[in-house]
Amino acid sequence: MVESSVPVVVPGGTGGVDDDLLEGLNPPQREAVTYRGPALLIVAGAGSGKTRVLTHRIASLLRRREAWPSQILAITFTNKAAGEMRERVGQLVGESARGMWISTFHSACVRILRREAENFGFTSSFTIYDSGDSRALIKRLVKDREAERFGLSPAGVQGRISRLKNELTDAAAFARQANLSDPAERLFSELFGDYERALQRANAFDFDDLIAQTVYLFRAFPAVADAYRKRFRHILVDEYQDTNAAQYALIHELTRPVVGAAEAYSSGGMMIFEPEHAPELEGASLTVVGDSDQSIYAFRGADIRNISEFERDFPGARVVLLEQNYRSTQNILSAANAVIGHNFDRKAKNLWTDSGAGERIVGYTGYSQHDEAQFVADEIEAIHRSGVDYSQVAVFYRTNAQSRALEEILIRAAVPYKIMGGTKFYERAEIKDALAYLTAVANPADEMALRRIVNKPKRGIGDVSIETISRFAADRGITFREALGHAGDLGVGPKLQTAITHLHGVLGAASEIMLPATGEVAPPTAVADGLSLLLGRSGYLDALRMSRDPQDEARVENLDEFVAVAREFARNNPDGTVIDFLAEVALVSDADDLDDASGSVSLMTLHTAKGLEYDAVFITGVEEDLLPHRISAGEPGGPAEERRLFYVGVTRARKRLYLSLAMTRAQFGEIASAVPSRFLQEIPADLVDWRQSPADLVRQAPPRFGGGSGSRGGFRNDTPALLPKSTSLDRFANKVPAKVRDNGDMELAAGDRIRHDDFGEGRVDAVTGEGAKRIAHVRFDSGAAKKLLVKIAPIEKI
DNA sequence: CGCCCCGGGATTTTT
DNA sequence: TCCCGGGGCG
Repeated sequence: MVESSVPVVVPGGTGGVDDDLLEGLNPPQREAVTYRGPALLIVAGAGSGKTRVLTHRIASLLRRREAWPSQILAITFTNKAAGEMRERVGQLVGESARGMWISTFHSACVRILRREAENFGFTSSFTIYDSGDSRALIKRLVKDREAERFGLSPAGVQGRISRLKNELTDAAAFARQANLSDPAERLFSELFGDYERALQRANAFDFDDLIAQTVYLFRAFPAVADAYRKRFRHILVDEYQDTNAAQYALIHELTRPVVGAAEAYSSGGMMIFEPEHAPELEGASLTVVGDSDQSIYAFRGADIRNISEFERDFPGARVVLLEQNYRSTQNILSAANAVIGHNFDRKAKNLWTDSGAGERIVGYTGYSQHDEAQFVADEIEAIHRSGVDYSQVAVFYRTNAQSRALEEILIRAAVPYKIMGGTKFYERAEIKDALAYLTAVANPADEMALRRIVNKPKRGIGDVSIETISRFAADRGITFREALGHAGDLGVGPKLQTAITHLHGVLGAASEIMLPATGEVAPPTAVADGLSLLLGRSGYLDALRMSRDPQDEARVENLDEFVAVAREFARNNPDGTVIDFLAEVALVSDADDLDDASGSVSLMTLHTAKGLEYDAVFITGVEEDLLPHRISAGEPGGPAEERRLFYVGVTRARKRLYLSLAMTRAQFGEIASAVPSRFLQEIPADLVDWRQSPADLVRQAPPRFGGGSGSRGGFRNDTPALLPKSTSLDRFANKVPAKVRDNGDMELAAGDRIRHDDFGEGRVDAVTGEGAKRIAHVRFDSGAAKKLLVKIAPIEKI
């Protein structure tokens, strides 16, 4: 694409088989594809084509027969990224892409643990607790020990355990070094132990365990580890800046040389190198790709040092720097460079492009978050009319709560949008219930799952009865599930006995469908069929259908969709069991189904935005205390991480970038004034075209100014942080009515005149759409053209 | 046991 | 503002 005339020396190149893989790559990219050695660090700036480099590197290894597909392990952070990589490698090398492991850390570890579980006290049918499951469990444990009186909250305990696990500290190790004379410490230590034991009893792992236990496994059973070391000769890790200590340790274990000719270890039918007199085998070749400027997950244990000290960890490592950006305009890159340059203690890196300056960045300051949202909506409409597809537009924000105001306005402006992330499908209560039903069948040891569904729908089995069952099970040394089969011995009333027996029967029937006797193979439809049976015969669906809560209708639809997911799973995994299905569901994230946003504007948090790109990007709420977020201010490295987050957002934009903020923002139902983010001042002023700058508003606003209520910084050179007191701005704030009106029956046709609460009078040009989605195209007397959703727009006919 | 009302608390990001 | 949990009552 550029500099194609520069001759490139391919190290060790024989030419031929992979020439096309180097076509269109710049020199550093080519080196990243062709370098061969024990360790390679590719420092890939935003938009520098790292996925291309990574896929071409894998393809090159395969085409030159330097590796079999089965010798390649490529780790990504999301399943979506893994899928994309598999597909792109597939396009380059065809069928042989099939034998590779391209997956997330978590999925790869699940695969390993399933094979080896029997070696260390678990069974291979273990289930996976997501953070909600583990929170529920910890909550119960905290309650049992009355730990709240010592200031231990479930959330705090959960977070701390997670951090410890990510540092490979288990409960025993913690107890050894903890100050147990402090009662709170002692209690926490006990809770940690409780939690570990509860998981083990439930035959379950939480997210953090998946990594940590794999590391423990490798360390405790060197022969097992050697088998994987011999198998994986090329290990590639994407987003290396986001790895935590446990993941780092895992990579280290896998890339260790195999010492001595240990006898071959064969596990689960895995094909391994010939065992005969294996000589010492050097460690696998490791390639990591990352950008420390895009490290935004320190809060969950990612350690930026993993990448910044890579060369120290792997002496002799080659480092390749990719700085040429193929995504954004120079203006956008200059802004990004300037902002990130304010982080000290980083390796200098300068993104550049040869594609021209492009348009200036647009800034806008709203009076309120709704004013800001209106700007976003208007601007989206304007660029849409100029030919930009909605799917090429994204709106980012720091916190999920900010999406509400944007949604309200986008709905009214009839801009199609989709929220990425947010309340995830698999976190909806009804889906979690369905999952708990499946888990209750698949992993009878999991008492948490049974507790969750034992009274859903309502069967009259309350806390008291649950404890009765639990104690009964504990006394007899049987599982909770088995206890349900002894309803008559529980000492509960006849009504409850019937209910419990019925539930037990339903679970049993589902087990027969989904878990056939050993030797038999369940049909592919087993999971979906079993799920339907559970939801139907348990009365769960009926209860929702009988309800008059309109939300329950949506819940039924969600469950229908979930059954469809199970059928889809069967199509893709004909041999997949319930266990496999549950694992897959547990490990998919909201970031994984980002692409079904066709024809819609994408709304998401800045974190979710990582790895994506759009023609036009709006970053909203660029205010102090929001971006950077207030909570980060006190944390070491917090503000720097927030800056990286902002940097990630900026570098998502290809052609247009909008930065917006509001002078007032409703928080906890109160209206607070806001101060422009320091990040705005870090952008050279000539790059930004302020449609309405903060200074404009300060000048225009009514004269009762106050100080910036403890907020720091001023804005630009001329205006100190003068802020109107919130009382003087009341008339601007929250003009959107809280209650949605319903004009569903309003008759409207081209030619009608209407009055809009905000926009005044205008004439209807056309009405399109049907029913609740009827849209009026209105030209207002002010000259503005708007699309309005008739059903809810604040309009009346005149 | 379940429902309802009340008050308090909380609000970052997620494999 | 909204969500959750606790407590009281039917």
